[in-house]
Amino acid sequence: MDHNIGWNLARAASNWRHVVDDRMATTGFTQSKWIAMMHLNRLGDGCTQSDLASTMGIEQPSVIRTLNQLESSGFITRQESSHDARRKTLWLTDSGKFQLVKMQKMAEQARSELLNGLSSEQRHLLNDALLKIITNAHDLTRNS
Amino acid sequence: MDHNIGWNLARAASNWRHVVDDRMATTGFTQSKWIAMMHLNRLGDGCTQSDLASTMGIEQPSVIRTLNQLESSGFITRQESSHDARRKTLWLTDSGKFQLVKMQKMAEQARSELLNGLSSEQRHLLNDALLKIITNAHDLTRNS
DNA sequence: CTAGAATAGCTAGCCTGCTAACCAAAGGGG
DNA sequence: CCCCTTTGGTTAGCAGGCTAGCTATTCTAG
Repeated sequence: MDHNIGWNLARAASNWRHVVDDRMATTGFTQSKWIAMMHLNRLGDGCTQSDLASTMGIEQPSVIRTLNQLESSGFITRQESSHDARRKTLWLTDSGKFQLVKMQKMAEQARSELLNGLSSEQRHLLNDALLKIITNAHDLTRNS
Repeated sequence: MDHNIGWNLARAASNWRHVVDDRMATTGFTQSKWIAMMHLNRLGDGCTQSDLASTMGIEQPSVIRTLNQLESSGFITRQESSHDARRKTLWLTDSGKFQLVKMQKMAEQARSELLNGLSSEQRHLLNDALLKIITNAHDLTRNS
């Protein structure tokens, strides 16, 4: 049923988020926080806030609030860039890195359980279809 | 890459929503409003607010705010149930039905474009995988 | 019949996405 | 050199999800 795909897509994403959120709640991290932490880790120390917003696929103002909370909790620090006074670079603290390891294990476990029952090939096909939708959406919004 | 499926799922759902939202914006309806309208239409006249919340997959307080806006805009009306004083039944107005037709066409067109390039079989496999994730998530949250 | 549980709607307030609008700094063409 | 655009960060405030907790009504077990 084509007319349910959009709906099922929204539900699957929402449910996935909910499952992971529930588990992360034991660490005190909300989804926006642990996702930001993981992307920070992947980008590496010293990235900028707009780099982070871009790879997270959200807008700068959305990421700033999260970074403020992470900074005041002592999981990251901000430093002004030496060669561009507009930029601030982001750094994970030791405390942040420690938390990150726990969260990565949790996310890995949740992913495994959520994909339970799907063969390796089914996972590939799912991922390909999702990527196709993402590029379709991207093309549609660029032209508007 | 298994570890990107969750991420791509979230992005695909978010992008899909964004594309449809942009088009619906010309009618003045936000996503929460047009989705509520379509579900109301499917449930038929006289359904209750908790029926609607249930089929929309969201909680009652989330749907109430949307219904307040739809009611004050004149697209739906609420009536108290005659045989259960707790319930309120929901009814689409003529104006609401008129808008609904336009929105259904828009959603249909957007869906067609977002799924462009995916074969009928790929769409079926995608839908099956999404349903599997939804039931997995459901099982995981029920047991917690 | 009556007390407690369940159900329907609602309010308050949190979380995190967004846009609009602003400032400061950097860059580029004349 | 200077103006104008672009870029990075920020604040303010809206949108729509959520939970907690309230009231009123209905159902149910004793």
